Amino acid sequence: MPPRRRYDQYCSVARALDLVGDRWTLLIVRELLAGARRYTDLHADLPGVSTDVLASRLRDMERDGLVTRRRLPPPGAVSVYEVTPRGRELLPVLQALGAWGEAALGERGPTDAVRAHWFALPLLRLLDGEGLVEVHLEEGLFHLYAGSAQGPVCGDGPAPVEPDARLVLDTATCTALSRGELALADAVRAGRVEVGGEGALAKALREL
Amino acid sequence: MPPRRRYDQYCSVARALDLVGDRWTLLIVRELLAGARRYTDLHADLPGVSTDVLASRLRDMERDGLVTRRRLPPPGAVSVYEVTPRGRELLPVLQALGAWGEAALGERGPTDAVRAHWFALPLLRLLDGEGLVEVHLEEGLFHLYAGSAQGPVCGDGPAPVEPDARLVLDTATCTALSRGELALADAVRAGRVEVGGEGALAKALREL
DNA sequence: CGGCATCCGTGACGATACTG
DNA sequence: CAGTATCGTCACGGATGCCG
Repeated sequence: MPPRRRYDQYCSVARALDLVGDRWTLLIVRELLAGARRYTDLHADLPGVSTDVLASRLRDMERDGLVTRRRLPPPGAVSVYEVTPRGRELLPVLQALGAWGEAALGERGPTDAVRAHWFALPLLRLLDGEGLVEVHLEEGLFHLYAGSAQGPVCGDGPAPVEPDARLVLDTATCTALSRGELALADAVRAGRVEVGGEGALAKALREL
Repeated sequence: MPPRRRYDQYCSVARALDLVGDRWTLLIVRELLAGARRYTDLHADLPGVSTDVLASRLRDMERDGLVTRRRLPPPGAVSVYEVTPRGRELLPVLQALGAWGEAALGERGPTDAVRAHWFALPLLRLLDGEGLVEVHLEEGLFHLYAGSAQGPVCGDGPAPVEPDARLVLDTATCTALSRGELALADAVRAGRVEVGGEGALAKALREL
C-alpha cells in the first residue's frame, strides 16, 4: 500500500491538512465534540458518508491520535468513539471555519440535513464563560459548556445537571446571533429568545 | 453537469467545507495571501498539483468569490490571481490550522518542499501589530505586514519599503517560536535571531 | 442489531502531452 | 505563458453481505 496521499510540504498548514483535510474528517470531529458516539450514531448524523469511508476515517483518526475507541463495560458491550485532547484542540479550527461559513449558510435548502447540536459551536463563542447552557431549538435541544477547558464542549439532549441558563429560540435567531447581526440582549428584548435558569447570565438577560 | 459535491448540511462548518474543503483550495489561499500570483507561479509553489486541478480550483474559487483574476496592463499582458476580501477572511482559518499543525510539523522530510513565505503566517500571530517586518531564512526572505487590516498580509522577497524590523533566523528557531516553545526575546538573547531595523520592535529587541 | 468488509459505478485526482 | 485534452488510478458514495 502506497503511503497515503500527502502534500509533502514543510508547512504547518499543509501538515494539518494532511491529517484533517480529507473529506468528512473535520465533520467527524464536530460530531465527537458533542461527546462519545457509537459508529451507528455517527453514521446517522453524517448523512451521505458511506460506511466504509466512515470506518476508514475513524481508523486513520485513531492512528493519528485524534480519536480513541473505547469498549463500554457490559451490559451494552458496544464501543464508542471519543475525541482525544489532541483532537479537541481542533476546536479553534472548527470555530474559525464556522465563523467564516456563517456568511455562506443562507437559507436551509430542501436537501439540507439539520441537527440541533450543529448550532452549538457558533453559540459557544457567543456565550464564552457563561457555564452550562441548555438550548432549545425546533430541531431539538442540546447543551453546551461555555468556557470549560476540558471535557466535551457540548452534547445532545438536555443538560445532565441543572443548567446555568436555558434558552429557547429558533434557527433564524440562532444564525443571526452567530453572525453578529443581532446581540443576545437585543434578541431577548425583541422576544426572540426566551430565557430560563438561575445562573448569572440568565438573571442578567431577564433584567432587560 | 451535476451540481458539485456538497455535504448538504445546514451547518456553517459544513458550508465552509463545501467552499474550501476540496484538496488544494486552502493552500491556494495561503499562496495568494502573499500577494497576487500568476498561474505559473502558483503551479511552481504548489508542488504536486496538476495543471487541470489548479485551473479547476481557480475557476471554482473565482465563481465563489474567493479570488479574482486581473489582466495586467501591457506590456506584460499576463493575468494574475489575487485573493478577494472574502477570501482574505480565511486568514483566521489558516492561522488556526497552522497553529494546530505546528505540533505535527516535525523535522523536514527528504521529500518535503519548502518556501520561505510559508513561515509568514505563524510569525504573523507572534508579531501582531508590529508593522512591516522583513524575515530572512536560509530558504529565502519574505516580508509581512503584522496588524494591517487589508492588503496582502505577506509577500515574497524584500520589503517594498524600509521595514520596521529585520529578523535573521533559521527554520528551527522559526518553528520553535511558532509553537510557543521559545519567546522572541529569549531567542534574541540566545543569539538565534539577529535584529535589524529602526522600528519600535527592533529597538526593543536590541535593548535586551 | 451494531460494526464493519466487499463489490461496483462514478467522479476526483495526478502525470503527461499538447495547443492558442 | 496559461491553460485544455487525454488517460490511468484512486477515492468516494451506495448497496449488500457477513459475523459477532
